Amino acid sequence: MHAKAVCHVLGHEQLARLGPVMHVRTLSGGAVLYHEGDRARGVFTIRQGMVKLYKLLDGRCQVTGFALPGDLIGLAQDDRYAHSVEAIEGAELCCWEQHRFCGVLNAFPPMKHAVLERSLLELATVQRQLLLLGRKTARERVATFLLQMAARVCRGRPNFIPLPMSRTDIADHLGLTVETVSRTFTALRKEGLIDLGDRRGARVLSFDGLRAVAEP
Amino acid sequence: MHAKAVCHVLGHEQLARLGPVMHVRTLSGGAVLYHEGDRARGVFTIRQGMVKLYKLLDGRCQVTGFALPGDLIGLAQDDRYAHSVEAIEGAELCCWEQHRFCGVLNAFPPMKHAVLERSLLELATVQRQLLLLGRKTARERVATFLLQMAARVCRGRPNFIPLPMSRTDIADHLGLTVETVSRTFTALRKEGLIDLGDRRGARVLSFDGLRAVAEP
DNA sequence: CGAAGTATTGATAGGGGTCAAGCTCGGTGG
DNA sequence: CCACCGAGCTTGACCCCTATCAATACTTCG
Repeated sequence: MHAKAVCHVLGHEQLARLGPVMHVRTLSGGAVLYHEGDRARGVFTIRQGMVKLYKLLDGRCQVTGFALPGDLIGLAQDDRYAHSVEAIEGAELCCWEQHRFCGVLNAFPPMKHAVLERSLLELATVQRQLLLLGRKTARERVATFLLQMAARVCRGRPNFIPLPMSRTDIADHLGLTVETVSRTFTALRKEGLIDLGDRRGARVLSFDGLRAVAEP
Repeated sequence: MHAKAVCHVLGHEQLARLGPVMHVRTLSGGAVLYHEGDRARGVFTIRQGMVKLYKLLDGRCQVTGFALPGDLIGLAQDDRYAHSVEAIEGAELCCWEQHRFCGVLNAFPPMKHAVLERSLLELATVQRQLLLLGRKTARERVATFLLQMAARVCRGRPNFIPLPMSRTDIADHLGLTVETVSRTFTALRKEGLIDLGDRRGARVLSFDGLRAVAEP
């Protein structure tokens, strides 16, 4: 939940009565916010930038998701974080102390409701990712990924998808290798579906074509 | 949330005042409870048996999970189910009418809290599955699956894992083919890690060995 | 401009998919 | 009771998609 959203639900006067429950923090690119298995002391919302959530297994990495401005991260069921978080580019976060945050949730039912809704949305997203990882080809994965990112971040220029994460991060998100991601990007470019002028972004030339590749 | 758990949180006298919010329903093996995309009218808890949750993509199938007695299914964020549900063996469910269930949640904060906790637990489980599908080998996937099932269902006989689902269901859960699942089971058997006397179950001969295969 | 990290491209190989053939076992009917 | 049948499971042979290994370009930054 974004701080603004929290304020919206609570109202500023109520929030003021709660005292200083939140503070802002900045992360530079590559900085780690917390590690999987750490005791969960804080909950965070993204204000600026992008972070990746990931799990490690003896050298192998699975990026479970990317968090963008407005996203809530760090909620844990068993007071241990279930994944690690690292900033992809400079990021700015709202930090909520864990049980203060829970206190707010308990004090304001609409907040708790909103958090539940978000968790269910997140669940649906992750389950779509299961289908991608379990059953889609490399081409389909990359095309799906581009469409997902387009849906999330393309405010303003509707064709341009910012891709601040590295090719390795994309590969680790899609269950592929860097080489396969790179080759697939090239293939989609040669087919005229995307333009890769900037390396940290892609311009979509045919959403229909991309959709056709993503879900045959 | 299991009906019993609901009763536990609410207390029977409170529940009685709510009127008939719940009824019981049985499904025979292979019966479909609902399809992905259907308008979400009900929420369900499993009383008996096992059901599979799955998503389809032009013939391909991804089983996102198996629900066991006590599990809550059918919560949707956008009033459309995010997956299909089919009974694996005869199953018995508690059915809650969707907005009645939400009414109960709103009336009893501890219930809503419990549902949030469950959703977060579910989220953590699914994210572990992302790591499995994105980064584990067939051997690791099968071994991990066996350990997961052992942790969930082995009350009583600690070594025996009931596997009421078909090999195809297991394959669709692990992002593999039936053949690979079968070959891998055979390999683990020949290595002395499991015994496959019954086809709808497995006896674990070495949990340590299985763990070593699951997470190298 | 040089160095180091990141991305692309090429050549090769292997893990798991595909296709096809037996095997098992529970159910059915003579 | 048992022969038969069919669905599900196992095993084998072969192949393909993607991983791996290696070399080359590009980009960023001191």
